[in-house]
Amino acid sequence: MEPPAQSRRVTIVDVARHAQVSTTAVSKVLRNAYGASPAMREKVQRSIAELGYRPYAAARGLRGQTYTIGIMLPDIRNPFFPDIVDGVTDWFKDTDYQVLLGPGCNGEEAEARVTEAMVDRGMDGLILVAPVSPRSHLEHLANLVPTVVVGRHGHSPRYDTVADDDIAGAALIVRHLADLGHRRIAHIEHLETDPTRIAEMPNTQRSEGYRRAMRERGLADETDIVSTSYTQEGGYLGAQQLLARKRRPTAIFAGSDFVAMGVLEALAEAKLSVPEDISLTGYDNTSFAALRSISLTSVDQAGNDIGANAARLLLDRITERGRPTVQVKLSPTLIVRNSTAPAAR
Amino acid sequence: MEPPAQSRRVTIVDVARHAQVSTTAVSKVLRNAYGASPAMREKVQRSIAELGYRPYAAARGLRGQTYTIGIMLPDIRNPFFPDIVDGVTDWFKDTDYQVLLGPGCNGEEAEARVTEAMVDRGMDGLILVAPVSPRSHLEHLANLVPTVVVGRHGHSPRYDTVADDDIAGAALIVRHLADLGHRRIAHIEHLETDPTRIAEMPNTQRSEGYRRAMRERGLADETDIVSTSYTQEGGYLGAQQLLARKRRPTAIFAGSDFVAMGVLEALAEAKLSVPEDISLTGYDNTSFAALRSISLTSVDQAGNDIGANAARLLLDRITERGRPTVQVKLSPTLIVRNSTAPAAR
DNA sequence: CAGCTCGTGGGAAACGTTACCCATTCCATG
DNA sequence: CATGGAATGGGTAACGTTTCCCACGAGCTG
Repeated sequence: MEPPAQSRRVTIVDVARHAQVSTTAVSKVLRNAYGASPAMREKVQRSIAELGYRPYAAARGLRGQTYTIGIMLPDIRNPFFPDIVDGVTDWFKDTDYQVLLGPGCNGEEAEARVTEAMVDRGMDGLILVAPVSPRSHLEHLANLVPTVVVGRHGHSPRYDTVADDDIAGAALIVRHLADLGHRRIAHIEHLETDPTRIAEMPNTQRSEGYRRAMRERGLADETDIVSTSYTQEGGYLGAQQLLARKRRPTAIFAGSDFVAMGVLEALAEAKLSVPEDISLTGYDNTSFAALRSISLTSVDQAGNDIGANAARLLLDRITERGRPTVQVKLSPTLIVRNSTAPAAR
Repeated sequence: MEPPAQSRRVTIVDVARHAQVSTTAVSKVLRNAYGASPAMREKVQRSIAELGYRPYAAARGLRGQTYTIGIMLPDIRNPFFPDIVDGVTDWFKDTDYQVLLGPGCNGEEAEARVTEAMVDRGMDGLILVAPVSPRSHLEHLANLVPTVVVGRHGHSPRYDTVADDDIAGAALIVRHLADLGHRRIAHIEHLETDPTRIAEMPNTQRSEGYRRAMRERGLADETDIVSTSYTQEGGYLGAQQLLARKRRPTAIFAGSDFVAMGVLEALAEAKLSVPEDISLTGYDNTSFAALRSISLTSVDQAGNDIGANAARLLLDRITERGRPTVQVKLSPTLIVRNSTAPAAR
């Protein structure tokens, strides 16, 4: 019943012996490096297959690459992030790289722990999704290892960025609601206090986009923002505040789908129905929004494209570390569902 | 504008020089190993802090441990899995271990790719959540590296398992519905065809539990199972089949919350309301179920406990590889919400 | 005081892979 | 036929850490 004495891993040396060549030769074949004849390649490949050899990443790491890419996600629960991850993994699918995710990165401290751990493990590249760390830490990381920052505006000479145009996204919503005849359109935002990153966060961009679009439509006086947080709880509390106004809004633009879920709850408690009494929109087009019984108008960020772009930029930077940084900005699209309707006369 | 010449990492040699001791000594301090006086410990610790030294996991891996735990998740989108992950990461929080997730493991082939990659990276332990690979592959893996399998029944002399009692969970549902006066209780299951794993999968356990509980309540003749899949689509199609019956069920036990979402859709199309016309239950108690506008009666699996148990067993096995394997079975609880109501007379 | 043991510290050889550089062969060129 | 260069293959020293051992001295025991 004892497990068989754990057999030693097949190494490059075993392959070399089996194929009757040097370890150098095997290494060259593995990396498609220059200096190996087709005949030798063939011979080595056969030995590799026969022995079932697999390169040991830890050993490779000691000499350079580990062929591992790390993705830091602030929260696996947010259904928007898997799309990004899929975009990244798809891109790396046919390469030797393996993508690994760091879990539980809520908050600056946890974020630092995970990213440090990734550096310690010799990862070849990092994709940081919506990080909350200060810029200085991001740049520190980017100095150590090729890095792409996703979902955060602003640019750095150290890392590439990929983000969706949140200003445009907010405008899509406001225009849609205004076109339906709404004037009192309120917004629930995520309160951002940290001055070092305030301008870079998507949430502040969304509220800025809201403000601009309201102005553009001549609704500047109707601008009404409640600051809570991008959580269900935040939506619930925000909606309660809005419903307590003397002049209630006729439409609410929640900063994220999560927030909209909380708003729905508050509205249900107040016996108000959507969209008859109040129109509601979310942001991120998560799977919640698509549920038929919720059917929330939302903004789609094309998570797959975001991920794919991040992966592309990262691979570029791994190949050519010195190249100037790039900022990719993607355009969101509006998904109209049943939670928005013309304003009551 | 050029990044500063990438500074070399601080190594154990630098620390040794700075503290005026040997590298061996530093290594001992790092691992709390025997053979270092308190005085030396103190001296080395100070140097480590001063230089900001961090051990390089890749190099450690070459000689033994990498202090990395891999979790394989079949699908990040399933809101049930994050609870498990949280349970695991919480357990490892105060240790030197770092948990990393493998993404995109849908299907046997992808699963094998990810697990192989984890082995190649010298991970110290693996937690496989609801794997679909055949037992032989799981045992092969477990031979290479300590492994815990989560959410799959049956036991092996090679790996530990943690699972929720799905038979008991299904019984909770059936009893709840029967107590409400329902007799025609139908079940939508995930069709399992692979004979090698059929008895081990949670889905088959759930339908078995359903059958038994129906018998127990004297409702054997009302047993009505539709086989589709554990997806929203599967729920939609399954519900359509059930609604086409001559004698429609008065309650539907969907095998997972996802399935229930699809059922809701089909019911809405058929202009049937929940729970007035039909009672509906899910399984897994995902965040969907808790949404107020859905409010689905479901079974909670205590994902955190599952994760914590898996972590504990894994750490045990890393410390003592030879010990006999353990099977942990946890008890689910019923969460009653508004989607179930007494059967119409 | 000889012979042990115990506590403390270090030397050096791994671990598996890659990168640098050199050696050999072969062929084309003058 | 001598020379040069390209093509091919290999020797070997790293990379950063751990582990096995050995050395040294102090404090015991008989």
